[in-house]
Amino acid sequence: MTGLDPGAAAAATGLTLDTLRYYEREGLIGPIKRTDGGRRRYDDHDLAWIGIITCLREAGLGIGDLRQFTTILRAQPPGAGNLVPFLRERRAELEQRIHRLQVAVRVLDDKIAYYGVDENLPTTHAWDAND
Amino acid sequence: MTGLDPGAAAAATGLTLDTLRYYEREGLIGPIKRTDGGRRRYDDHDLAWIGIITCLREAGLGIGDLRQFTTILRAQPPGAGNLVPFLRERRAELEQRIHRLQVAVRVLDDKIAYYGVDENLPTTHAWDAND
DNA sequence: GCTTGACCTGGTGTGCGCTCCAGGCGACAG
DNA sequence: CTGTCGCCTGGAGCGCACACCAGGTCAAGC
Repeated sequence: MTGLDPGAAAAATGLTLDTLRYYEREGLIGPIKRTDGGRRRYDDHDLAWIGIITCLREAGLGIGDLRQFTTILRAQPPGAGNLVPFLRERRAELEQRIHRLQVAVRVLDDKIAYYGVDENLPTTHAWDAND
Repeated sequence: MTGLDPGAAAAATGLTLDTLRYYEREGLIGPIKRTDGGRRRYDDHDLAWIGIITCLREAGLGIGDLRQFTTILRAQPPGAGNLVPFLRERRAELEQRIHRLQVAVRVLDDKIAYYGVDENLPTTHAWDAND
């Protein structure tokens, strides 16, 4: 039969069987087609969609956001009304996160510059854990 | 007496009283000095350090990482051996996160471009929630 | 002295995102 | 036919990062 069995799908996506089932229960993917015996078969389309979901999940979007994302993209007509605003909001959140990360990287760089040389060169270093 | 009381410190840092106490229990901050009566007083130095911790926390570093960060920075000598490697590792993790976020932003941009126009212009759009 | 409100400690509860488990079924090898 | 392995479902458990609560203490105002 065509498509991948759950084990192969897990290997292909990098998710666990439990996570694949969990995402399906939560409406992030599927429902995945079944064999006559009731076993899941993941086709190319499923795998591609799981790739998108995984990518967004890794970026920190929550299960709720992803469910909404999936739901809206599947509505008739696809993108009924609030899709683009929703996407723009998520995008803005991600940009915010990127910004916070960049600030944190600068903080670490500052510490690295302060401690990472043999002499303590002047830096923009402003605080220390001690005095 | 000098310093801020817990309510003022919470207001100044944007954290809750519970979170301030939690961070202290977990060794991320303090121990905060106390008044004779046993109430905490946060001085400027405490607040500055809380600012750093909050910044890194917002970037997604875990409590364990931050405890280690705090612990190592306080060791004698400060930065005993493994500080800079530790900082570089965290930094690399943050860069990875930034990258993942940027990939996710591109995915969203792709969907926005696909659904955000009246005509469906050609895009690099590759998948859809339906077929 | 008394009230009132902010703060104390220790412990329990919560939401998220999985993860694990038990008991049972499908499918293929021999 | 039988064994074995992978997959099924429903439900319980877990780690993280707090949030909440009870019962008591401190301190400023009247």
